[in-house]
Amino acid sequence: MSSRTHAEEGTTTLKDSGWNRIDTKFPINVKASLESGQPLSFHSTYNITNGIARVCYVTRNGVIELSYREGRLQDTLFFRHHGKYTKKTASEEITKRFGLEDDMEDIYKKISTDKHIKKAIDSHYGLRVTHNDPWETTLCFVISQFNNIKRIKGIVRNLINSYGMELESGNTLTHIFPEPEAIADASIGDLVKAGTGFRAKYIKNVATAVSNNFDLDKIHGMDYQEGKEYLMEMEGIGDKVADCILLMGYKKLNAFPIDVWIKRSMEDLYMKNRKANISEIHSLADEKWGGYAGYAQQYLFHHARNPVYQ
DNA sequence: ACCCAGGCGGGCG
DNA sequence: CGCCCGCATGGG
Repeated sequence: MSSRTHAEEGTTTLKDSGWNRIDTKFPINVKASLESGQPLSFHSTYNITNGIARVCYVTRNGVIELSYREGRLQDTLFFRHHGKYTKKTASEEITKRFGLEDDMEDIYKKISTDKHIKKAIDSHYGLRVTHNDPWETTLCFVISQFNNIKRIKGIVRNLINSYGMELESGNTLTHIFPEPEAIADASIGDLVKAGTGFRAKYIKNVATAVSNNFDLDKIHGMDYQEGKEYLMEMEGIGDKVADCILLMGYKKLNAFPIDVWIKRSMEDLYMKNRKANISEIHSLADEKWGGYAGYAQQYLFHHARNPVYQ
């Protein structure tokens, strides 16, 4: 009921845009970029038919479809857009979202400090840190706490379907990513029904803050430390979630989110004692990888979860 | 049945 | 401060 209000108002109908092409500066591993627990994968679908991969993701502005030849690395992507996009803005959205302007040569050179991370890079070469919308990223990572990736996707999908504005394209109907106001207007009970559990109060609190006085845009102009302190003023956002938002919502590449996987990896690979606190790990990451620590983190995280034995 | 998941805030020492 | 605990929920 109240959960339907925002979803139904402002339904729009938009025409198919046809396929367009983007050539990447450096080869990208789209699959690894999508499957490494980044916000984009929480609101996208992925499938392969006859050697052609198809990705479909929703944003606050519409829907983007990608198509490309299946394989480890891609040099060319094809896209279609639906909703409030033009060919130009959709192309810009994809370029930014997938980090197509990232100087991978420089990044690999700077983070290849030892055999462990070299192996992670080798195993998942072409993986990008994605650059997502700050609000999308904030909502996704508040949901992520003490949760697993499969269930995070389910919860995000439920919130999109319940609170995201409807978008018609041909005879298919979908919802775009919900605005903070739509989530703020939901009751705690409705948010629990979407599967959010004990996080419902944090989600409501953060959505309310963002739709009132809390200005996510200000963080673009802040440095890492300022942005982190500002984000952590909100109840429901702690050290790890703040780092995730700064890394994947603002592309502050020195952010180094420490979750259970990264903590274990860092302890196993670089700290003989196997028992380190969070601040020790932050210092070590900063010392080893500095401004690109976030890239190192993403490779270590994905490799810890998807080890490749040669 | 038991354990774990891209953690957080509150409370205690 | 740093550490420890409970927390909802669903899948392995």
